[in-house]
Amino acid sequence: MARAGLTPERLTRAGAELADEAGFEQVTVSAVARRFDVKAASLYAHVKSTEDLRTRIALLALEELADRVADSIAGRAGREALAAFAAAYRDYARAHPGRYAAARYRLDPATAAASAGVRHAQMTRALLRGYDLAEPEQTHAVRMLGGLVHGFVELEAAGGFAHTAVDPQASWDWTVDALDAMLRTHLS
Amino acid sequence: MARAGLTPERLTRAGAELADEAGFEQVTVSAVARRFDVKAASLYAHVKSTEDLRTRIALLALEELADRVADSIAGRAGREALAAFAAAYRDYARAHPGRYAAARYRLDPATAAASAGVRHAQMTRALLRGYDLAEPEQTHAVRMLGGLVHGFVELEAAGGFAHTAVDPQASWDWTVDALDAMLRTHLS
DNA sequence: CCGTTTGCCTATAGATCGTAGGAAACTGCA
DNA sequence: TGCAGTTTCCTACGATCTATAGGCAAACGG
Repeated sequence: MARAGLTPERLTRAGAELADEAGFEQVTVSAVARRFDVKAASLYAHVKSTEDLRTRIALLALEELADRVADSIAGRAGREALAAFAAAYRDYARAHPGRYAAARYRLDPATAAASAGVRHAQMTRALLRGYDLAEPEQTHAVRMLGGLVHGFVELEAAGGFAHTAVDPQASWDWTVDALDAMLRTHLS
Repeated sequence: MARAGLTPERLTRAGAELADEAGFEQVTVSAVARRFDVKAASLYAHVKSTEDLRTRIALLALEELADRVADSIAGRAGREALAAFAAAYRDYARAHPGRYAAARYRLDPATAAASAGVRHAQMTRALLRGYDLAEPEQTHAVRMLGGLVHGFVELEAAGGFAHTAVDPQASWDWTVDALDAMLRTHLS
């Protein structure tokens, strides 16, 4: 019986691929075991449970996404940075829907605090420094920006824009534009 | 063996309650059967499958939510209508997190077209008529508004705002304010 | 080359979904 | 009242999944 070479990392990557192909909720120990042509029980030596597996995928996705966002905003400022920031999230969600869903997986507070989620928050704040908002307005803006990007991306992914013929990309550009204008002028 | 009086409607309502208490993903045929102190197999005379059950809950939630939104914007216009519209979604999500999640359940296109989801789209458009935007800007604004409200609500529900001491309500008010200002001024 | 460790196996228990067919409880009509 | 006919819930079942326990063989180290 040749060994399949299972490791937590390989299982996590395989799970992430499966998530992108079939949806994050389809990621189970059994399904990943099938990918390796191995019995499900064998995986329990490497991951504790299905929840553990999903958590690892979530952490991977948060990390990948943070890396992409960091790349996209490096060297940019203001409106250009905002557009690049938003595009990084949207592009990732479109290229890797399962991983994007994984990144929204509910983590327990300790795990979340040690995750790349922290970098996301930091980058969002860094981006908004270009619009010099004082506290608590900066926090308001962080929440609004996070909600807007996530909400738009999710509605688009869920097919919520399919009923109207208007190009989603145009709506996205308009939204980023509007947001930039709003942040520059609305300094209440 | 006294009859439990199962009907699709009662199962749907019980499922909705269960969703609010334990999360939408916990809603299964077995779990609802336990609520009625009945064997799981008995439910299959009333609902076709777990997916059918969840779809019914989603339709119920969309309906309830549309009713609330309709109530909240009736007789209001402009900024006031916008605030009431947004509050209706947020309040519903906070009072009924499981049903709100159900309202986001992916429906097949035919079911979605016959659902109260259509009313949501119509009401969003009606709301934005107060800001006289031409097409395609109105569609852009519909998508932005939908994404913003949903994204904010979801991030809040997921506990994403717990790290900062700023009151979420204040962020919400600020966001609605900013959105109103943006829609009034950004008439590109 | 042999002992130890590691990796994947089989076996098992419990839970879930969904189907099939049976029996008890209602219904309505004589 | 009595008795079909229908409805409602049941038991029984097979399939799939989670998770644990213990076995056997491959890889590795001396």
